[in-house]
Amino acid sequence: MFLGEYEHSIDAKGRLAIPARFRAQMDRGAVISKGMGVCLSVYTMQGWEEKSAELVSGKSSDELRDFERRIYPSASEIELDGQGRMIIPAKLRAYAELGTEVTVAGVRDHFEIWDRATWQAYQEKLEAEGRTNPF
Amino acid sequence: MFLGEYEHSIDAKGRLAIPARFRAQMDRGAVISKGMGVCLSVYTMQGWEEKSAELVSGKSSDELRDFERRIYPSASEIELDGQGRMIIPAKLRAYAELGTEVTVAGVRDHFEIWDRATWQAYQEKLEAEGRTNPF
DNA sequence: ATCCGAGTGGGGAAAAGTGGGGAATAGTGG
DNA sequence: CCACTATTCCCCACTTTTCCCCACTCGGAT
Repeated sequence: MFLGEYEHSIDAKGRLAIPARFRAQMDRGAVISKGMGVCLSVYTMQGWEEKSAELVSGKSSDELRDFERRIYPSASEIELDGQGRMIIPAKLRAYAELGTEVTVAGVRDHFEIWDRATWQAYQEKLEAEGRTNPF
Repeated sequence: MFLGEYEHSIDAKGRLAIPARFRAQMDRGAVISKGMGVCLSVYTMQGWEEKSAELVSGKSSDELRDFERRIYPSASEIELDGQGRMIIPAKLRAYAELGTEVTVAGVRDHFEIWDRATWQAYQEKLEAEGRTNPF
């Protein structure tokens, strides 16, 4: 399970350190893709396979073809270097408008990468909707 | 079941000793998250899974996405050191405005961590509302 | 009085996050 | 086919945080 919120930075070479607590779950590979909203989503290989299988089920073959052509080209398999960092593909980095300061947020079955300012604005919006913490 | 009220302190390294009577219930892991009000809540792993599963059920996919992005990033899995202490993530400590003196209160299925002054003010407010002890 | 467990404090090793040099690789144009 | 460039990859290095262990104190129980 991915939990917590981490403030990391992308260095001059486009590398991002993955929070150490997330790494153990990624040892069998992981996939990064465009997320819902202005962010990127990272799934474990297993989680990605389950999620994509769920999303393609019940689609007609025409819908399916368009869907697959949209989803898979924008995704990328990722590996970590010796320091636990990944390189974010330039296209994805532009999509999520990531500067050098980003927030990495665990969301149960995956984690998301946000530009820090975008994330803060999003969280403030959610708070402004007046929802109190349920725990 | 978590019962009782304990006055503990957070040391210079951000560590908080868990009341000894709570430790046995946490041996299969625990989760800390923002609580209702200016406090933090700690659930056993099992309690957390049950509670979060219950909260996400019956939501539309849009609501669900916002909700998950609120609750999971604001939580963290915790472990105890050899002395039965946990480290409180800095973000959560700031959220609950915890100084060095805190109160730990058992609340049936979880326990809560309050800054001691905040806790006293809250208890006095409850008393001022004239609620008598039901036992 | 002594023992033992609980809460507290702190030193030192290990790991995490960050930055950068330099070789290998892939793509581009002649 | 070869040279040039840009990118990727693999190390090494530094700083800060985290983790593990040892030690002290204070009460209650034996």
